[in-house]
Amino acid sequence: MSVTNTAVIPQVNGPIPAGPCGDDDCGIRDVLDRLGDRWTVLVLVELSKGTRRFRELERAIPGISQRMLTLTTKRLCRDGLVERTVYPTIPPQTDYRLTPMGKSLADMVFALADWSRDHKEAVAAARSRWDQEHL
Amino acid sequence: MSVTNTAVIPQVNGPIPAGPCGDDDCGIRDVLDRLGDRWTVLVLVELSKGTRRFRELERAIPGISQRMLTLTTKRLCRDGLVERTVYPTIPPQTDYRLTPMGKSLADMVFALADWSRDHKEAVAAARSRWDQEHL
DNA sequence: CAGGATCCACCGTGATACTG
DNA sequence: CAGTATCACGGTGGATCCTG
Repeated sequence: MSVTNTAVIPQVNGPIPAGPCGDDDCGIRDVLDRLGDRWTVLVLVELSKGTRRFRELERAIPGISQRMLTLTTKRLCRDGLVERTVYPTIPPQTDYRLTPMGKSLADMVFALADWSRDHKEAVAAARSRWDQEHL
Repeated sequence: MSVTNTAVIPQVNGPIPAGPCGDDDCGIRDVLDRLGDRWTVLVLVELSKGTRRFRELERAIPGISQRMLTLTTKRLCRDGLVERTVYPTIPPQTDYRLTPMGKSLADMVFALADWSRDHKEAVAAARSRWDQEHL
């Protein structure tokens, strides 16, 4: 769906041939293609705490590279989930903050995080049991 | 976290250095590393409709290869989200069905799908606006 | 400080062939 | 039918250097 803007931002995964959920596209992949990469949720979580500058995000998210932070924020901006405010000062300053839609997505992420916490031990247990049986 | 079972199932993404969400690991990546790949959610959605055989899953999910279906179901089994029942008949038959924990994760996925539907147009609009401005 | 541009390594995925 | 095994490709992300 949507003509890919090959020129500007490197895209993530390609489309899935046909939709599941019966026979219509329930569009779940749209969200997960956005959330599924390595950094998007982390940026989302950090921005849910408030407005952040580029450097602040970089420090708040250990391990992220400048390149990936740029790409991630840019994709979020493109999708209308994050707003960018540039102050043409010297040195330059750029503020990032969630749009209302971005906040609502962040809420979904927190719900997922809750699920993750609630089932962390159960998953770990099942996993070690499986590893035990399949060694 | 968790010693990777290098021998059996190819793993997905590696771990993130340190946790965000303040300074403790909120574990959100655990879920998204599972959901973030190309096929897991589709299998989850299909199995949420009921018990399915291997071939049935393959047909229900257009575009998936045998290899990826095997890998995906195996990972889901390992994590205790899916149960596998093998009938040693000829030809063989294998049933897959969600565990209670798997069902609860599927519910999360449906919540995400709802969000996706609700904001699909807004995202598309923001995207085309962005593409317009950055051509 | 806030990026842009390039090169490169890894691994998730697809295609194909084979097995019990 | 329900997998396993092997090979090859493409994209994501990391590292590094450069700019305004």
